[in-house]
This record gives sequence, structure tokens and C-alpha cells, in this order.
Amino acid sequence: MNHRDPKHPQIGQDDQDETSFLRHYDPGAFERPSVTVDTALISAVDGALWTLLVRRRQHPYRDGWALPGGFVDVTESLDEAAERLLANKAGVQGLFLEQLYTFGRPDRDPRTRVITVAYYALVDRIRFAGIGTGDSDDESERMVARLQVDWKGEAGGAVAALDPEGNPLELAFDHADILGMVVLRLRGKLDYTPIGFELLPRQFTLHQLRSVYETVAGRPQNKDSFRRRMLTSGLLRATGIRQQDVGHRPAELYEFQQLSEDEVSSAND
Amino acid sequence: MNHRDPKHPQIGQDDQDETSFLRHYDPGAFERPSVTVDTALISAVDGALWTLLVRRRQHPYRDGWALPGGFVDVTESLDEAAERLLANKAGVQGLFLEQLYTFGRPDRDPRTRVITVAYYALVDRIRFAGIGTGDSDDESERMVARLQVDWKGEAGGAVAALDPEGNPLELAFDHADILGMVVLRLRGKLDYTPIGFELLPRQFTLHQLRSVYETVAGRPQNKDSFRRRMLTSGLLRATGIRQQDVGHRPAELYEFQQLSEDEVSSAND
DNA sequence: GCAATAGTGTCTATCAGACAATATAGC
DNA sequence: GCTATATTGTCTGATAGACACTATTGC
Repeated sequence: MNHRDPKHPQIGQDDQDETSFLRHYDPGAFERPSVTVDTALISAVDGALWTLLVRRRQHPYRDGWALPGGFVDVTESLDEAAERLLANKAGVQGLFLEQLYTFGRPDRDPRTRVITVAYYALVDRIRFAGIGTGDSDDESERMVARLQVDWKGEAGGAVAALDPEGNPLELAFDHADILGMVVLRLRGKLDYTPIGFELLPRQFTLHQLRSVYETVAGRPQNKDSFRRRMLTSGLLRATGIRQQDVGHRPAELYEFQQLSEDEVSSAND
Repeated sequence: MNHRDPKHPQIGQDDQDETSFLRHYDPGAFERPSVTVDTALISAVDGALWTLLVRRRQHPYRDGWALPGGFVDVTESLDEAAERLLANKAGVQGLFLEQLYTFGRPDRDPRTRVITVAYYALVDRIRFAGIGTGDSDDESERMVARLQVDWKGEAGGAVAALDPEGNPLELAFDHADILGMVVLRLRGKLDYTPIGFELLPRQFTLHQLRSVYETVAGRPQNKDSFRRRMLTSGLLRATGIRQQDVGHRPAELYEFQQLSEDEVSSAND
């Protein structure tokens, strides 16, 4: 924070007194980047990951598709900005929402320097279906898009987005990179945190849970050991309720439940 | 990116033409946050994690200690800013350097809204010793500080910094939170990425490697299985060289080497 | 009964932890 | 030889993958 760059004279070395410093501060007097928040709202449907995109109505990338986002208000935290923008643009609140990474290539926006703090949010496919068909507060056009993850041996990199018919969409800015990092993050956290449950409704079968894991991980999960792992993890609570009208033996429904350490150890009897 | 907030009129909905838009853009005309980069330079010495701090010479937190950092230049990327500031303040280049998290509480800096993109860098204890005693380009006072991680059962949270005599240091802003997140990140990546090697000189013994792992993880690592895991990982290359003057059977020195998949499989013979 | 999936029990390979035994340096 | 640590080999318990078998629904 000690900086002598003449472009930033207001926060310099020579101020002797705090109140005097604050009195002389002029926030508009030197060049600053803009800061935005962009959020990838992710769901898992039909064995693929999906996200919500907003049609751009101005340059650059006019008529292209972007992650819902916007400027950070000077009075709100980054988390609050992400919450607010997701509520405005997607009409959802209270989702799992976590900061992903900050993208700041100087040329990522041709207008001016824009640094974006990327977030991702997770939602179950039932709520996601409602979001995809609703309207934004600002009436901007929305679309759900399927993520096309074709990484070779070495994982990582940009991820394309396809419309429901399978046609590629033009993604604005570096949003394909953001989506790629979302997939990497999800895969990395899948086995060590309960993010899989955030993609499912409150009650679900073990089969549905495994399907979500396979969708996120991008590879099949062994059926037997997956069942064992989940049942002994202490993260599930059996409801005693079973599926209805499935044409085969109905599976039991489970709920996500974070147990205490005591309960975990006694659950392993 | 669709935003109607009147505080951001320059990037609005109604521009019909890109060049016209760019011509009318005025970057200084509305309220923007400042963006800084702060980097925690981390090393592992004597069974503890250490970092480099810079003495603040102005308000707020005058005479307190801060992570080396500074403003992001409008023409450079975030990674470049972190590289540049680390070179200026610590005189080191070419280290492992990775973005950590972006901290943006509106009140984290009383002067104005400052959003900081936190990075962490890793360095072996030999180079770190040189950095701690050197001088910054801007002649600001530097100190190496030991991280005191006392997390109870639930891990996470702020981490205190102690001077070499063990006295607590006053950390500026939310830098104790940044250091806490660094420790969390290191622990999370330790078993899945080769970050442990970044904390060691080019050649090292398995004992030294295990010591680094124990320092980062904050708990002992089983000696036998650690040796086995490392030797079968394909990440190590035996040099044939042995320690000198150690008063006991000298251990072999290894180097870090990322092998191809073929080499990994044949290394398991 | 048939089809389809849920759920249980068991065997095996792999790997971590524990521990014993041997090797090699300085003194 | 003595001390200290390196290095190797072996045994055991926990867990994942594989597979056989039973259970329960709609039709």
C-alpha cells in the first residue's frame, strides 16, 4: 500500500494526519478501473451443466450473451453486489453463492479498464427451470445455455455455451474463461465439500445424487462405492419416504444434513 | 453488464454505435472504487509459516504492518501488478504466484472504497532469508513475520503475525483475514498440487519435504506412507547425491520433476 | 411373470499406518 | 563400537471396485 506512482497522489506517503488526509481526498481525480461482478448461475440438468445468460443490448459484443452482472456499488460488499445482481437479473435469492476468481486483463473490455470479480451460484434444476423462462427486472432477454466441456487430457480452459437446440452462442468478454474456471472449481470441490447437494432439491434419491456428481465430474462414478461413501459420510438423512410411480422398485428419498462429529461417528455403526 | 444505475451512465443501454460510445466515455466522471493488489509472500522456516510485511508510513494503520501491495496500473493485468509490486517491495521475481481471493468490504479502508485482489507467492527458506534482510526499492521498512495459526476444531479465520521474537504485530486492514485464507488455500492444495516443492530449494531430502508438508498442514505426516507416496508419485527425481556432514547416515537428495503419464507408470516398477 | 432399478453381501486389490530390521554417516 | 537417521520389507486394517444376489415396484 506504499505507492509513489504519480497517478495516485491522494494515497501517498507524506500525509501527517489522518483527518487532514481524508479531507483532501478526491476520489474522481485520477484514473481508476471499473469493477463489476459477474455471476455464473449453474444447474445440472439431463446430464449436463447449464447456466443463465443475458443478451447484451449495447457494444461491445452487442447481441452477444453474457453472464448476469453489473457494477459494484460503492456502498456494498462484493458478496452483496453478487446477491443483488442475481436477484435483479435472475429473480433468485438465498442460493449457494461463492466468489470464484477476479479477471482483470487490461483489454478484456474495449471501453475502459474493467476488472470483474466472478462468482458462481448453484441452484437445483426445478428452480432453474423457473428462472430460465422468467423475465429480468430490466426486461433483458435471457437464455439457459448448456456448457460444452471438451477438455482433452489436460483439464482446464474456456468452455463454450450452447443454446437448448445445441447451437453455439457468442459469449461476451472473457465469459467463456469464467465458465471454464467454474467447472474446474466445481470439480475440485465436489469430493471435499457438499456442493453436490446445492444442485438438488431438498429430497432426492441416491441415484439422482450420483447423477449430479457424474455431471459435475464429467465421468462415471462407481455405483457401489458411491452409495457406500454417501451413506457413511454422515451428510445424508433418510426420510423413510420413497419415490412414487417410477415403474420399478422405488428408491428411498434422502435429505442433506450436516451432522456433528459425534453423530458422524455413531452413524458408522 | 446491463446496468441502469444513474451513477454509471457512461456504460448504459442506449448507445447505438460502438465508436460513438467510446468517444463519449469519460472515465473520471463517476464514482469508482480503487483496486489494489496485495501479495502474501510465504515461506516455511523452522516448522512455521512466515510472511514478509511492510511498515506503513501513513494513515490509516500508520506504523502498522501490511502485506506488500499497491495500486493496479490501468495498463497492466492483475498478475502483472502482483509481479511488479513483489519485485519492487521484495526484490524477487519468478516465484510461484497465484491469485487468492478478492476482498471488498466497503469499510475495509477508511479513506475510500478500496477493493484488493490478494495473491500469494511461495519461496524457499534460503531465498526468503535474503529477502527479509534486504531493502525495498522505496526504502520502506520490512520484516519477516511468523504466522500463528490457532484454529480450533473448525479451521479458518484470521491469522496473527508475530515478529521473530514472538511479539504480535498490528496488521493493517483485513490482512489477517488474507493470511488466514492463504493458509487455508495452501492446506487445500497441498495434497493435490506440487506447491510443497515451491517452498524448498532445488535439491532436498525426503525429510525436508515432509517437514514442509507438516508445516503447511499443521499436523504430523506419517513418515512411512509419506515416503512411499512421494516416491511413487512420479514427482521426484533422485539425484544420486547425498547429504554432507550430518552426523548420521546421509539422506539422498531429490529434485522436483513433473513426469509425463508414461514415465509415472513406468516409475512404479 | 417380466422389466427395471434399488439395495445387500462378499471378495479382492490397493493403500495408509505400524513396526521390525538393516544401512551408513560422524564421532 | 555408539548414536542418529535413512532406507527397506512386512504385516494389518480401511476402503474402492467388481460382482453376485435379493427386493420391490409398474405393467
